[in-house]
Amino acid sequence: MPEKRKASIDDVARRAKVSITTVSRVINKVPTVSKKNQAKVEEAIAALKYKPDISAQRLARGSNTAVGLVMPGYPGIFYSFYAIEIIRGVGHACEILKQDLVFHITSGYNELNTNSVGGVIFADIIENRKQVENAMAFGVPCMVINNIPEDLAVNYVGVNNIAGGAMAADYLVNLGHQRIATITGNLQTQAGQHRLEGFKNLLAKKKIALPPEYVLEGDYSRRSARIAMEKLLALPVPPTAVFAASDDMALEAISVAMEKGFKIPQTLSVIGFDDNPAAIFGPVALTTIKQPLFTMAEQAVKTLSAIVAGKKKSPIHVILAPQLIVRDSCSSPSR
Amino acid sequence: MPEKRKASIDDVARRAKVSITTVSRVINKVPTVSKKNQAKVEEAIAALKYKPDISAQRLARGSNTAVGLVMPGYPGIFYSFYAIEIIRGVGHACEILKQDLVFHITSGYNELNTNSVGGVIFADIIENRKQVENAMAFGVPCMVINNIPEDLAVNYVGVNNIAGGAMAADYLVNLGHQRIATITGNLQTQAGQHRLEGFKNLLAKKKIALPPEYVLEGDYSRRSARIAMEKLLALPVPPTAVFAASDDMALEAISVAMEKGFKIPQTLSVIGFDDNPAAIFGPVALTTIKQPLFTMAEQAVKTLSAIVAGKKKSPIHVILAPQLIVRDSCSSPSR
DNA sequence: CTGAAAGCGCTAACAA
DNA sequence: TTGTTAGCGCTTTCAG
Repeated sequence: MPEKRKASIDDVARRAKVSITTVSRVINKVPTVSKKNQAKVEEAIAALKYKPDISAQRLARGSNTAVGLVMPGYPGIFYSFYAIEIIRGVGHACEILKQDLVFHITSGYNELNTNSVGGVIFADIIENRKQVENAMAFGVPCMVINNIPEDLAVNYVGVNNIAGGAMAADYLVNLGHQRIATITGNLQTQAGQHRLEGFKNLLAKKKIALPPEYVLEGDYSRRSARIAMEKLLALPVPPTAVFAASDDMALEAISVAMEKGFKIPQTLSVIGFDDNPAAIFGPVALTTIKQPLFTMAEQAVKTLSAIVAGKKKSPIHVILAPQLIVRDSCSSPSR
Repeated sequence: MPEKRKASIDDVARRAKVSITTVSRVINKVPTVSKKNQAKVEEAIAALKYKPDISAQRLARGSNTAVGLVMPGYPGIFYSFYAIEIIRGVGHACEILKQDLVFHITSGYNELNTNSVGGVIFADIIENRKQVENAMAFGVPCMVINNIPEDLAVNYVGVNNIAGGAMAADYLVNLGHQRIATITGNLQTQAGQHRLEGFKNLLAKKKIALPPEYVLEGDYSRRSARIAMEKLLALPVPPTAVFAASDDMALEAISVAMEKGFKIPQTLSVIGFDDNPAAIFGPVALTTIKQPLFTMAEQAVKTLSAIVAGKKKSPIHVILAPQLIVRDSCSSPSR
């Protein structure tokens, strides 16, 4: 309760009877400090509960190592497994690297203050490409996740969603399905587009027809999946398999199908995308395409830090491969 | 790509041919600047794309207005509606107040650097009471959400979970149920404990028996609800109504029950807690106890800001009331 | 209404 | 190994 001013570096120096430089050295773990002084300083720091002032450090150092994370603010994003994994992954990596994480939810076009961070991670870019460009023009290292902006010399770590979509389709086709539908992700996102693209490509290659009513646009949310699924199952010729662009949607699709009396996978196969652990339990373990979201986020932070620290040079591009995880929600079509 | 140094205040001053003080004044909207200079400075700022350096401002001002948000790091928290709403609410409020949000996931007892923020919001305190105490001892304004720490003179905004639990039980009892079970929240959390407490109290008051096998401990996750529900429905005398301490759990409970052939609400009533919008769609609209999470988070930020700015005095205590939302998942028991 | 100058707390040459 | 001394970019008295 005492309104005592926080201890500053010279309080510590005075108590330890050394210069502030020495204190600064022990804070920054510069090795050239005698054991004796080291001990004295540490004692003083502990006694005074001293913590260096980050703003002052930044100012003096002329650099900033905090990581900015900007999340697109479109409705529903926070209810997606995707967003949560990214936040968790980035948060976790920052905790470990002892870096501050400054969080921005970008609702529209508000400028982001790149001044409070050393680098920024964009969790996908949807309508905010301008922000990325601005930040880059400003000399702030940027890293974009889950989006492969080919016409922008920016660092990114992404997943090969085209391959992922194709992988899902391929698996279903090999199982013998001919009537395969898809509930897409938000088609504003590159991931959504790419998964659909890969899916379509593969069906075309295998010469399997894809009637337009078999392509329903979702937005990754359970709700959109429910709506899509109801349409799909009401079709005169319903599909025997469906590829949902997220596990959340796949799970909801399964619920809807079961409510309508379908048996999974006997009368309907469902494959998802994500590898959401929640999809392992439930009535039937979900077959899905795994994308390493958490890893992607962690890697984004580490790479960005390395760049900010000057240990790596931009642009760094990483594209991770998705992976088929076979569980129990798909089988060959009954006939 | 030009590695040009960012423009600083005296670049602006030089270009506008005024002193840096004047520039500082227009940045801070001090009214005593002539229209003419004002315009010149603004022109220069725009031309140079100047943005004030936040660290320097903080240092000079001797204060920091960023808001810290610390989330307990226990497994699963990120998959809860609760966490997401808090993040959204806090994020949203910070966006509006133009305050930086620095985000901490506290995994265990790591100290948090209260130096980079002006105040910190604890999204519940579970095992990290020490952190709160430290921050307070350090003179950093704190605000705890969703927890009413009676032995700590800290600011908080919470929900009356005891009343909420009682409300759910009361509704079920009034409907005529005699065999009422509950799937609790994580009992490490105060919210989990309180909801259970309110629930038990009310049943006791109404003289309705609550056998121990009707109390299953969950952790707010869908998975824990599935496990609990399976046990519940396998009982020789299963309940006719279930109170789940979160909507996610209630939804999963409904799924499990439907898989086992129950009809909701005809043969089993289920009531949740949260008012998660996802629970409106699905096979049956969920009756629930609403808690204003988003509002709570927003209010926490606003109040904290006011305290940091010296406009309000600690401690401020807010307890919001939960509210019964009747939809379709409960009815009188059939007999 | 405007500007000069003194720091804010810390780091980083540069000397010693 | 240690200390001295400039700043880092900005705010804020305090005189003009």
